[in-house]
Amino acid sequence: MTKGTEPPYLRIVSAIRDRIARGELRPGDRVPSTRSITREWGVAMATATKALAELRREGLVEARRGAGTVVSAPPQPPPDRPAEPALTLQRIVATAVAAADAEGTKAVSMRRIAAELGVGPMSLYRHVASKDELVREMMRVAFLERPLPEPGPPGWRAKLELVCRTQWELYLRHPWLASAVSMTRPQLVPEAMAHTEWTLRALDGLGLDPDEIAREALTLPSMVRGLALSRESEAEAEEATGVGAEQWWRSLDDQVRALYATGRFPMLAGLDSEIVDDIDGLFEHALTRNLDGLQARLEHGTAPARRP
Amino acid sequence: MTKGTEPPYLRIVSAIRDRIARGELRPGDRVPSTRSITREWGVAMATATKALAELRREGLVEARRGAGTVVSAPPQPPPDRPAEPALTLQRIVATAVAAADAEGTKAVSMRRIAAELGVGPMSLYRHVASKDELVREMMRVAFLERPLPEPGPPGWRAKLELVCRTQWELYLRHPWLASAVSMTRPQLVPEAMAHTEWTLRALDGLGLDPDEIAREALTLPSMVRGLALSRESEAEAEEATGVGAEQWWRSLDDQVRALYATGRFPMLAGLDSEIVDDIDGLFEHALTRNLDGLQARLEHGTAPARRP
DNA sequence: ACCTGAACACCGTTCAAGT
DNA sequence: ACCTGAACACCGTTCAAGT
Repeated sequence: MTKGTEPPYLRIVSAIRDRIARGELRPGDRVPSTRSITREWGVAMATATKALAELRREGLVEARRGAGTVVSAPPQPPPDRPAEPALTLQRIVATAVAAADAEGTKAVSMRRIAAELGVGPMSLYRHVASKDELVREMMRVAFLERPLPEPGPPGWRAKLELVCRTQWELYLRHPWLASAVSMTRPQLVPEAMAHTEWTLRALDGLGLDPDEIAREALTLPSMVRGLALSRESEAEAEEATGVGAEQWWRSLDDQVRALYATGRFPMLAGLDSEIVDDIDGLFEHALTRNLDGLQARLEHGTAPARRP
Repeated sequence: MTKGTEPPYLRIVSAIRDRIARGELRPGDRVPSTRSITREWGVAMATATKALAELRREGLVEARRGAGTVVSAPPQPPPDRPAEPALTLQRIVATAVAAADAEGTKAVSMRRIAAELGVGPMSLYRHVASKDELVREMMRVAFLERPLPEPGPPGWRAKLELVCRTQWELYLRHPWLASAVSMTRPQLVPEAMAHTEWTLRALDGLGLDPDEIAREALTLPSMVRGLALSRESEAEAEEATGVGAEQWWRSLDDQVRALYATGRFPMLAGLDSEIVDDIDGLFEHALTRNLDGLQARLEHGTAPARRP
């Protein structure tokens, strides 16, 4: 029997654990949210959050982006699959990509990936010289997912839109990729170099001199990345505080409201949050501006007259 | 007397240590580079690198960006300054900013900053709730360094150029700032919000609808940041491998050359490295493209006709 | 009550011991 | 020789013991 002094959050933990054990909650099912825990057990938000955190720590449940907290799949039954497949670079990288996709960059640690593969941390180093190299390999497989077509659509504008949108989609699909790219010397990832090469080719023969072509090809992807990074930080913040921590967002809201109330930011306060959150809309806006700028440059042979 | 089995790099370490002790090399003086060590002692590059790394580890010398490796200032003599000034948020943040400016983001750890201030790691938490909050405070003081003028120069173009260039300079001056900004929810740094507010105001009254104004104001700084981040990673890479590790760059060069030799990247191979390295040139290019795009939008009332 | 050292639960990687 | 566990030198932060 449980002692009377058992902390309340542990009571909730065992209750939910029981539901899972009895099969009331099956793998993939949503576990009660923090909000509904506060109602069901009459506890504070902090207690509910702590209970879910404990279940997560035990591996019984996991936060799934956009779907709340769900029951985890039970650990692989080893009898079924007779021998572990050999440890290969491919398997390591795939495991790392899956972890990063689901939980962000900070989920990729040598020790964690090794544990997930059932080997000691040092075994990874037979296939990869360092964590940096692992990240580089992750980038390679990501870029390989969406090869650029050859020769691509006709016209420079369609071509540039295509590379940029391809990169944008890669960044959205892999919320760790943008920061990985900006932390790595591109020269070390041939698949990223291929994008630059493709872009340089798209800009060739338009009458721009080589310097301008180079600057264009280096500048455009950096804009895409910049925007993708803003999105990544949002996602990481959500992940870090756990899906159920509405509390945290509430307090953030309060802070922001307080700041707006000072009257220092009248324009910001009037901003439509739908526009701010429409990240694809922001991307298309930025892309249009850049390509319109280039188009003006191509039409006038020089920048349009300054008329402030 | 030293044993005959003493590793060669330690011989070099003691030699340089002696020169410092005798006052031949004074604080701020440049210590021999790896290159000149290989010549002077007739050792391999790896040995020279290791020797400098050891001296760095001992705190006798430090890598100074662009100036090679120099002799460190001796530790503060405590008798001179009678009592440590009280630990304040200001002192903590200033120490953190200095560390990050000199050695990049990863130099900022709670434990390191605490040690530098001569207190236990936990003492910082009396002034700051978490490392994230410390970073946020660092951002605040950085942004405060360059306040935006009121009302600013006449004309939207001059105004937008001013905010962008101001941010750009801040990013160059503080090579940790761009990644900090992209990792933080901007709503938590009032000084960053002030920049957005200023930008929104610069775009007001030009006949753009509020949605477009919002997108413009959010999109432009993200482009600046994207470019700044590319530069940061360069700087970090240089820092990480130590100023003297020409060896590493050489091997990188070799890899790149090998890749180019495959013929997969003819355009990239022809790129002028002066253009690639001229980061300010890239920035001005991107800024021009964006503002030209906006200008075209303002002049035509809509995007210029597509003519691919 | 205020302050902070010990401890916990992590890192990436070196090194040397095991086979 | 190949492989990898133990160990090192770090992290940020919780917790409880000290004042």
